[in-house]
Amino acid sequence: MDLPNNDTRQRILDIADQLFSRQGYKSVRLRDIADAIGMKHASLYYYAPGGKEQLFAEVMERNLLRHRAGMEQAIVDAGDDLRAQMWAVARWLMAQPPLDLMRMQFADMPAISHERAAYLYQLAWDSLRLPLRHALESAYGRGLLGISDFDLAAISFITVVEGIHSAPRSDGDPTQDEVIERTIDMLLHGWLKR
Amino acid sequence: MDLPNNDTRQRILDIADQLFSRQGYKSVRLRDIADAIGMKHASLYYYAPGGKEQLFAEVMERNLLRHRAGMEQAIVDAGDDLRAQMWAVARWLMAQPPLDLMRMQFADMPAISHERAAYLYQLAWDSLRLPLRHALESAYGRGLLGISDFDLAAISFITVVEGIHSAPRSDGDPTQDEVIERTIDMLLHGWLKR
DNA sequence: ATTATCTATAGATCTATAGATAATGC
DNA sequence: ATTATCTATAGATCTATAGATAATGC
Repeated sequence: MDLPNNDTRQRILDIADQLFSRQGYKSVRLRDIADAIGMKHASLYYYAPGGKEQLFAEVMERNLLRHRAGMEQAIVDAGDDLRAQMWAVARWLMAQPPLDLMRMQFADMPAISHERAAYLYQLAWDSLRLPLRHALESAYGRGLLGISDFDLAAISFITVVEGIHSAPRSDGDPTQDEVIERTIDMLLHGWLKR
Repeated sequence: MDLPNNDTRQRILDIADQLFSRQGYKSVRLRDIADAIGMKHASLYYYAPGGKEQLFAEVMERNLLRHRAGMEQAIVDAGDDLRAQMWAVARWLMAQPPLDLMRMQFADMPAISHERAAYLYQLAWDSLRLPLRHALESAYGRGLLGISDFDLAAISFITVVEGIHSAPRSDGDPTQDEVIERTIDMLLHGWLKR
């Protein structure tokens, strides 16, 4: 009685990822996932016998590991230039379902088992922090940076870029790429005139 | 049959504010609010006959109007210096229950009536954006700034400062005030060496 | 015989309402 | 008589399980 590991299961994980990442644990009902697949919600238990909490934990772990790998790869592909690396990370993040660290900590984590919560939150913190942190350490080594708190900088960047997901967009507004560009410039050069 | 507007009602609104702001609409049960007050949850309907959604809307409106007024006052009290204004806003925010714009948009707003959602989200955006935006416009007028997208800068600042609420704090870590200071320096001067 | 679904329903939880009760104020 | 609670419960919703059914593979 192994878990089926086929196409349907992957589709379920993908949809669950999009819904859980965007809305959080409590806001997503198993029905929402099943509806999006075109299934009755009871059928989800065939692919996820552990139920909602186990599905959430599995999906979020996969999501976070993907974030770490995706950002690391984006940085490698971007070459040695910090600006290009930030650009690549931002573009990669914007192609993912939005992640909300604050909601994870204050809403999702208290709703699941303490053990799972501790593991997931640490994983989130590391996965989102370390790729850019390493890029920043490297840039610092090349003498480019005036800051030294790389964790703060890395998490701030992720947070601000994720926030672009939720900015209201009306007609005259800049495109998403323009917002990314301005965000990067703002962080690299600062608010004060040089 | 008017709404009672006494001490108990204010205590309910205050507790509801803390819980809803931090955890969002779906994660907070009426029971959580009642328990925190020391009441049976059915008794909440005496003070909030409109039920959960109306209570949420009322509480969040109050919260956002307070944010606008609190930040504007903090800026006035800080005088003309932009750095001092940022510091005052950050300190004020850290004394409030954490707010999460992304969660509001992607989880809370879809769970309430469209009309209430549209009003509340616009109010959130304006309340959080405008106080700092005006401070930045003024600093720009004094020739201090190298940026011109004040909305982006204002919202980025709010987002990053709110994020400090959820940063894991262990023993050797910097204090919250130190994190605020580094955040302000980082945004004012930028990552790159000057 | 196994795999992948479905229908039906139990059980838990949450919001909301009805109606009783005790304390207070005229 | 009004105010501020409580208990009890209805009704809705959500997770989870049981068992039936149809299709596929030996």
